[in-house]
Amino acid sequence: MADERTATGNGRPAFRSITPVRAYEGIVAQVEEAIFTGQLRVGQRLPSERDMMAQFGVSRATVREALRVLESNGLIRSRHGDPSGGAEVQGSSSTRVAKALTSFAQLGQIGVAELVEFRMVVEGSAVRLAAELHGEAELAAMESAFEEMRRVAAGPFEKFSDADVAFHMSVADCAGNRLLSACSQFARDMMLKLISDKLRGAGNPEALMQESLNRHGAYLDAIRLRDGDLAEALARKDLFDYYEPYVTDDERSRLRLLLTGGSPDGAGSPDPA
Amino acid sequence: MADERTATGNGRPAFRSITPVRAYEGIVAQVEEAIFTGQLRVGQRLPSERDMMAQFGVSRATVREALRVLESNGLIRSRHGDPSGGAEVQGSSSTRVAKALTSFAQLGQIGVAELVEFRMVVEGSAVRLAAELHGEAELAAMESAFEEMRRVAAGPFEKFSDADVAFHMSVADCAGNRLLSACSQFARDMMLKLISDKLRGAGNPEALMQESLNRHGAYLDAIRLRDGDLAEALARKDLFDYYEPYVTDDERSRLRLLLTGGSPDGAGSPDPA
DNA sequence: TGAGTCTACTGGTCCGACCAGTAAACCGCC
DNA sequence: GGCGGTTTACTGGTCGGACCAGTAGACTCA
Repeated sequence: MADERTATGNGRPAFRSITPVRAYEGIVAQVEEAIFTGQLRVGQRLPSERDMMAQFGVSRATVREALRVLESNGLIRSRHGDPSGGAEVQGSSSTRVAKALTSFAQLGQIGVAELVEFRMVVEGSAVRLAAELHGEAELAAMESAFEEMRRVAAGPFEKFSDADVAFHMSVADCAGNRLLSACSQFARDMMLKLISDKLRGAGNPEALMQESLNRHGAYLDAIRLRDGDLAEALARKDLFDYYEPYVTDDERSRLRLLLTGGSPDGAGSPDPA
Repeated sequence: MADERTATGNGRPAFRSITPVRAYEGIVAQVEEAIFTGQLRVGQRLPSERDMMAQFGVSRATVREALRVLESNGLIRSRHGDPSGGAEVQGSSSTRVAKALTSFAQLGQIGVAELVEFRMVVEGSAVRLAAELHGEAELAAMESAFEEMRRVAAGPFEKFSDADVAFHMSVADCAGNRLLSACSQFARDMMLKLISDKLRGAGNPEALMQESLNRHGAYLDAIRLRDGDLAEALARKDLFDYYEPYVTDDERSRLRLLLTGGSPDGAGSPDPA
């Protein structure tokens, strides 16, 4: 396929380092291409392992290694004993993106500050877009998610946290950019993993929940008014204030750089009710 | 380990759906945990396949399926014939993130507009941070990357494109947020994939390169002046102007929402030389 | 001393076998 | 005729053993 040499222009051929290609990689590549080009659509079935073994001219072990890789990449899913054919082609899902980012973050020892910064950027922009672009249905979805938060604010913190996540997700979805959605979903989940224990230990969860309610209500108002600047500024400020206790002084001043526009005086927490 | 039932509070036990656990998944989980918790560090070796087979009490095929998954996730790498032990634990790398995002984008049929939007958000913020936070060494790196762009501006478009990518990467690195770096790297690569053919066909590459030089020079100036607002605005505007021909009218007006702050009049292309 | 060979590992691939899950086809009962 | 259980023909999951091929250190001999 691709030629092994690269012209350098000085007459001498430049050779690229090669990596021995393993058989299963060829299978993965072929199946991936078929999926990406649309030859294989969501819901369609691959041949059974024994059929693929014949079609590719390799052993079943090799076919299975390829299938495991494809499955771990979220492209297919196979079910033990399913008589209706081989593995099923899966649709696009953000969970793989989230998984990849999570493992990247864990391996790189990415801390709270870096994560908050990322989240301020991504989620802030999502909120801006949501504010400027929402239709009636989307606004209704966000409002009902917010109502749910208020409803469970009296109960245990876990429920409230779930409702909070759902609210943010409804906002991100409303923004209509799936890449931003996926990234902000990751950032939220990762954040919970990092500091859930600290949060649980924090005193006075009721006050925390009430403050959170106020803040979210404030920027839901900004969204209603289609004020993107304000909504983004409020969203970033909220994140900053909320996670500020968990970062060092240096990190804090760095995060402050992202607190601009909209309301530079530092938005408070006007009561939404 | 985890109990199979969940209390509902109403006295009736609520059962969760279960998925049969495959043997290789247990191995993957154990190795992943060892890596994430630091018991296995970068550069260390896993036992050989035959050893793992004994340690886990499974067949070699099962061990290999686990290793293939771990390898595809970028956590380990194995070399045929390497006598110094089993697979080697790999360091954190953004390529896996980029791969996941790429496959997500391809599967979801994410188009140029959505990608440009994402890139405007991510890269814009990176440029802002780079402007506000750079030290001397980082500035030197960005400037030399820019010099390289200017140097190859006379040559073929591919070289220029490479230099352009290198410049953006130096800026992203300078921002010091690895999540933003990884995302912007993905967005650039994906963009190239999507429209490289169209770009190649575009008339007058010399003019294109010259304009690109001017624009990049302009926001490198803003970075020098530590003017984060201006740098971000210029970066977003550049992206918008550059890719604007490839999106529909609706998408264009949507993208315009992200063109705020800094220089609302729409920064031109002041000559950096 | 140096070049070549040997050796003891490593991963890559294959084969054949058996177990286990699934759902449709089948059959006998009421 | 309709309903249960059983059979059946697939599916994937796992196993053990085999052989080839790559690697690098140990070893040999000119």
